[in-house]
Amino acid sequence: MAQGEGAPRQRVLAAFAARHEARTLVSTALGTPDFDDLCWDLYPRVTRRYEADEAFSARRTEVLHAMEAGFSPDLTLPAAIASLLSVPGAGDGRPGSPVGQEGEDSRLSTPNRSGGGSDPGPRTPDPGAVARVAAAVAEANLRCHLITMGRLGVAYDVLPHESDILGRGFWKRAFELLQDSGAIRLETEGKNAGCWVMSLAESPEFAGMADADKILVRSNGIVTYTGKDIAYQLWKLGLLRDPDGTLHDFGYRPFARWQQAGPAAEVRYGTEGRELERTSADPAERPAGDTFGAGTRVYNVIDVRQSYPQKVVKEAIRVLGYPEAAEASVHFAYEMVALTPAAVKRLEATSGVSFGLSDEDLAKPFIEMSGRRGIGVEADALLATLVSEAGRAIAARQGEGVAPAALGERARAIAVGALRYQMARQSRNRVLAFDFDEALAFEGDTGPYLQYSAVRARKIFDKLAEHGLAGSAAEDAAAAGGLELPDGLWELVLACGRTDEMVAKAVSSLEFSLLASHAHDLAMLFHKLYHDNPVLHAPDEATRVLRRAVFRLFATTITDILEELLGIPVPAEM
RNA sequence: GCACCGGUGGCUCAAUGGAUAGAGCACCUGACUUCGGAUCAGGCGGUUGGGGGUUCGAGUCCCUCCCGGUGCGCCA
Repeated sequence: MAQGEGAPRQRVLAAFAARHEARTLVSTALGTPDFDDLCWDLYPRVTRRYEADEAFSARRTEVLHAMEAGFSPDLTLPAAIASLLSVPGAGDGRPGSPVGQEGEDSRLSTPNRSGGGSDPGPRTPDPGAVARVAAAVAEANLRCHLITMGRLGVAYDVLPHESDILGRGFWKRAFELLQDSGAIRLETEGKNAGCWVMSLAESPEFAGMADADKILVRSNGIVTYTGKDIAYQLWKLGLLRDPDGTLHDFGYRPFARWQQAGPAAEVRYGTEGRELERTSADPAERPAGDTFGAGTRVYNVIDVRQSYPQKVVKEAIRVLGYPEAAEASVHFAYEMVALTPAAVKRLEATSGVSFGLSDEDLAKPFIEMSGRRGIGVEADALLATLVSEAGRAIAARQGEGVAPAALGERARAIAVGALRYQMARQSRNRVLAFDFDEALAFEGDTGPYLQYSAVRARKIFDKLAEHGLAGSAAEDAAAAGGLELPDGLWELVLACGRTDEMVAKAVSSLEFSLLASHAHDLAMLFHKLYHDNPVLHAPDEATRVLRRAVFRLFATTITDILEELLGIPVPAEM
């Protein structure tokens, strides 16, 4: 598409507008290049040009300012694009420009791989229009993100927008509260002259710091991210009130609807089902029935590298006079996911692009991902590979007789199980060095091992039902009550009985690897017993009832842990 | 420099202060004509980074040193 006349930038803008209008900017199909893939490809190229081209770099500042300033709510995307297109010579049209042409592609266009020229073209003509386009780009990426997470069975209730924290006056009120409490002061001299800072010197948490002052408002009057985060945290805790007690809240507007068939099933976006809200700056817009914010306990699930700003936020809540709320503000920190050097080399080999890493970098135990440098694994691409590998494994075991629809669903379940278990099995404060071979493993200590145990257990009951021997939980309990359990079976019962305790421990320690490892323990015990404890072909009725009772307990326990707690779907067959 | 997190078999990871430090991968040897072999049984491989201390008992707690990572923006 977009093979019309005109300079590259004009073609891209026109194509963007057309596809936005046709609602084809974002795809719901796994494995096809999508809008976020395009951005992923473009980001490192644009970054390289920033580094190589000072004049081009200046444009970034202009665009960021335009985005900060925002745009009129009346400005539609077509109008914004029309405004940008009307600027004479809005594209430089030379082959060296960062966005070039390479023919048909399912995306907007394929970026040119060659480096850039030095003329950045005309200055940003219409900041409002630029901000409007930026908002559309952000929303398209957000929708891609939602679909990706939906594939993993993750749904959302509300999407708070940072711009609305300012737009709704949250920061304005938080700033007043901070001033009234004496928590911040305006610096009149020194390197922070003209800034509003929060002093952390008196807090033991920050003792020993070279500079114990955190700037919340810059000398140019613009609030920092941490400042906005304090206002946001006050809203989360229901502490953002006017002097008359009126609670501050966002406006809310429907963003999408979604459905999910079961606890670990894929989340699908469409026109039916539960509503996903986004915030708005207009308090007159109210959600249908849900309320948000004003929590008694707040978990901020953020990378461990945000520990320092998160501490500042917590400290701000405390000095504002809410020590209990500060204690109820929990930073659920997790270590980063990085790449093994082998994974990096594989990515370079696959993409044909060199990341330009030094030998020193490649000698490290892991390499940090970087969107700017294009170093990373795209979740959808990984999932697509997992699905195809799982499908292949199913076909190898079951022959070609599996209906394509059933095979697709089972392969998805196995792929999601493999991915989610790999993420869950490791404690959260250890760097997860991503390795392709490990991620694609389906045997051993993996998600599919756990899924297989659940599938196998259920198969026992399918077979029993065929012979009219399925029984019921109540019958088993009654019959097994007076019988003595052999050690192995008893061990499995005990382990199942420890589940509540393990859940409580996982919650109190915020360590969900405990659940993963508990599930693995259960599956391992079951698999060991499976061979020597046939149920259908049990030597006598009493033995059969005993085994049936224990395996029934296992089947329900493992399925609950996998689907309800770990979000790992249990497929019908594998 | 200060702060936080890691250091456990060749590799990737477990282990509320408590039993002989457990799993998986890799390597080697095996397994039911029966509910599915993505499984199971067995073997090989560890002075838990070094040193000191507390304790009846330390991978785990304290001190110290070494190695690796991250954070300490008028970025978000």
